[in-house]
Order: sequence, then structure tokens, then C-alpha cells
Amino acid sequence: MNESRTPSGDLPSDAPVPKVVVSRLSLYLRELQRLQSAGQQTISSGQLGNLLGFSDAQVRKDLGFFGQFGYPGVGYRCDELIRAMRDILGTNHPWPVVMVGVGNLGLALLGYRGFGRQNFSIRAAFDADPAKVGQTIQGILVRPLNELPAVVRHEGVRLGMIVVPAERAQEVADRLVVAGVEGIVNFAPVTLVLPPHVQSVAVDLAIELEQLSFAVTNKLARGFGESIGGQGTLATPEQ
Amino acid sequence: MNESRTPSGDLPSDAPVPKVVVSRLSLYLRELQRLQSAGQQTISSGQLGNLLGFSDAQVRKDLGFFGQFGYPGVGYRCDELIRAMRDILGTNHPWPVVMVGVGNLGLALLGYRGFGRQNFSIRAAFDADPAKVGQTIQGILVRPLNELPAVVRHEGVRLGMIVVPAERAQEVADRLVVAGVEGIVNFAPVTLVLPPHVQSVAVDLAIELEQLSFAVTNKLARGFGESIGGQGTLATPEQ
DNA sequence: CGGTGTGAAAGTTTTCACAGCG
DNA sequence: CGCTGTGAAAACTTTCACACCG
Repeated sequence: MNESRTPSGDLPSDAPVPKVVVSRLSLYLRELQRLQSAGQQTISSGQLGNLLGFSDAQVRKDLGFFGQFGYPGVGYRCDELIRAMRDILGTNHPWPVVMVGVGNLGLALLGYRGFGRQNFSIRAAFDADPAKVGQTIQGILVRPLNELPAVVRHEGVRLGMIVVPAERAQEVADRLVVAGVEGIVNFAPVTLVLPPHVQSVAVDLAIELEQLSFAVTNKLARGFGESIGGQGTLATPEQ
Repeated sequence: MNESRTPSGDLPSDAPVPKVVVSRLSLYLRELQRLQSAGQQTISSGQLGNLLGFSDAQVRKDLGFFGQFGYPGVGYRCDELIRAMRDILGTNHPWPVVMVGVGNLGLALLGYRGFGRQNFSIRAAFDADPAKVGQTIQGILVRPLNELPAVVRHEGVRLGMIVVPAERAQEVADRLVVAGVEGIVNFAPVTLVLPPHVQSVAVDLAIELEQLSFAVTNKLARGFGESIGGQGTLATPEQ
């Protein structure tokens, strides 16, 4: 088996990894997978950076947080690097996910094929509306919220998605936390209050447009962006 | 009329505003709107920060990029600050938006009511699939892509959303750019190559989960997040 | 060569801490 | 007094530049 070149023993210390580095890791991985599908065997930090709008040094520094993966004079082997990144990000094993809220957006997410690509699978959907409970959508049965704890425990679910209206999001978050979920993607336009051991990522569609509105209005020719991919920002508000 | 306390004349210089500041601005605004609906008249930097997981100093510094909005000993008046932030972000005037791709997710976005809250309205939808063209969804007619330039010009559209599969995203982006769009929200899991005058924000749903997977796996108790809201990251890859 | 890994320098963002104001 | 606005310090992130490697 193709072993990573940096055994966990000599990871470059336990220096905390900046979250911006982790978000770029996801972009590197996405690009590497695309390159690999296209048949490319190796890639240099400069090439990878170019494709994403980063400098070569940044790519190398980012990878350097996790180990030594490259070959001087050659670059990185795509297959090795993909495997290493998936190990780091945790997507080399499956992640069962629960979703709460089966409205417009929830329905769309249930049908989204892209999650599987990174080993996520929505195992159960919940809704407070009795009219929705009992329906089967995309092969997934919509259940009442009181079944949440049992499903989470039984399926070993650690991640949840909140796709309910703003007013109900905090209450749903509380129930997910009580049920034992450790990470939440929140699509509701509110900031959740969560205990410190629960991680979250927020996606607010109106805010995405609002950021563009600012950027376009202020013609941030450069100084704003270089490349990037999705990710909301990780959150754990106190209080 | 309630005038902003900092006339454009004495804005704190043209120092480039870090994009992370702008992303927090959207969160401040969202929270302020919630507070205002709840009847709150004024708020201090400390209170606002607490609700979002930021320090009081950070809130004040962020606002300081744009002017002086507070009253010593009192805090900020919600109504004034909301107005000022909307002026800054550009959402005090309507933004017509076009959407390309009317699949699962596109349909859900067409029905999402949250955009209107910040003055965005989807004016037209496009799809390459002849079976979809001609349908009316949420009151919006689905048109063929060749009508894109005319609609953009005619409606004064500056922003677009890409909701097509990864393979077609770059081609659609090119057509949006040619049609004259200045900002793009990209839901496809690829990094777009865009000219420097076109801004973009990327939202990759699988990456959101992947970031959580890392955070949960590495139990980033703190050091990762504090609070946050949505936003992808602004992008303008070179090449 | 072409390319990695990495200290050290430069640049950026956050926090501190305090003068000043109503 | 309670809170803003803001320089100055601290912390963090990115870029530079170069030794080293195959």
C-alpha cells in the first residue's frame, strides 16, 4: 500500500494549523482530483498555485504544515498527494450526515450528487411539518424531529446540516447538539450559539451576493481576491 | 433624512479594506437587522461582538475603515448603522441578478426568499436544456442561453449565479463575462478563470462539509473559529 | 536543471490600552 | 461613568530567497 511519506510520528509539530490553510487544502484537493481524472501524474507547487491563483511558496508552506509530500526537481505525485490530503481532511472514510429541514433548499441538497464525491452521505432527513414526515425523497425517508437522537446514535452520525428558516435554526441546533452531533453546516441566516466542542460552518446565500455587491461597487480590481473556493467560515461563538 | 455621520469627504483614507473586514460587515448588518426587528435602538461594540463571537475592539476597528458611526458612552444607533452599512455594501439599491442552470439547486435558489431581504432579485433564469426552456418557475421564465446578452443589457444586470455542473461552469462564466456581468457567485465545484475586472465568490457545498470534517476530526476546540457567517471567498484568479 | 522545504523578512490583521467625549 | 476611535504592540500570514536534492 502506498504509504504517505511522512509517518504521523514526525508531523511538523503540533503547531495549530490556521483555518485559512485548511480551506486552501480543500481547493488543492479538488484541483488535484480534477487533474488526476485528466490523466496528470505529477504537479509542481507552481502549477497548482497557478491554477488556483496562489503563489508556489504558499502551496509549499501550506503542505508543509502537514508533512513532506514532494520530490525535489519533480513536484508532487497526484495520487500520493490526494491520498495524503484526504487523510488530513478526514474524507478517506465515510461520513454519515443528517439534514434538518426539507423545504426548497433542503430538497435540492438531498438531490445533490456532489457530496458523495468526498465521502459524505445524507442518511436521514427531518422536518417539523407533519405533512412532510413520512414522505420518501431521493430514497430518504423524512422523519419527525423526535427521532433525531436515535438516528444519530444508531448511525454514528457526527455532522448535521440545518436548512430551516432563521427563526427555528437555533432550536434545531440545540437539538442536534443534544443528540451528539459534533459539526454543523448552517444554511439559515443567523449566527448560532454553540458549545465550544461543536464546530460549525455557515453559508448565507444573501451574504454571498452582498459581498459581491461590495466588490463590484468598489471595483476591487485586485487587493480583494485571488483564487478561492467555497467554504463558509468555521465558527464556535461563545456565550 | 437621516444622514450618515461621515460624509464621503472624510472617509478614513482610501486604505484598501481587507476582505475579511467586509465579510464581517455582512454579519454585523445581519445581526443589526435582527436586533432592530426586536426593537433594540442602540448597541455597543461589545454587545454586537459578543453576539457574533468577535471582540469589541474588532468591531470598532472594522467600522473605523468606513467612518465614524458611534456615540461615546452610548454605542451605535441601530437604524443609522444599518443604513450606513447598506450604503457601504451597496444594498441600499436593488440588484437584478441572472441565474444560469435550473437543475435541483437552481430551482431551490429561484424559490429562496432570503435574497430579497438584501435587495437582490433574480430577474431571469437560463438553461441549455431545451426541455427546461420555456417553463415558468416561481414566476420566472427559463430562457435559452443565447438570450443572455440581451437580458443583461436590457435589465442592467451586473451579477450572475452559476448553478450548472462543473464541466459547464467555465463556459458559462465566459458567456456571463462577455455579456457584461461584473460579479459571479459560482456554485459549481471548480475554480473559474476570470478577467481581473470580474469579481467572484465561490460556494462549494462538499467543501463546506470537508472543512467540518477536518475540524471535527482534529477537535479544534478553539484556534479555529470564533463566530461567522456565510460568505465564500472573493476570487479573481489570474492566468 | 527544475523543483522542494524552510528559515528569515515583509506585510497584514488583531489585540491592547488609553485619551477623549457626552 | 460607559463607550468610541485610534495609535502602538503583538500575533499571525505571506513572500522571499536560498540550501539542498535527484
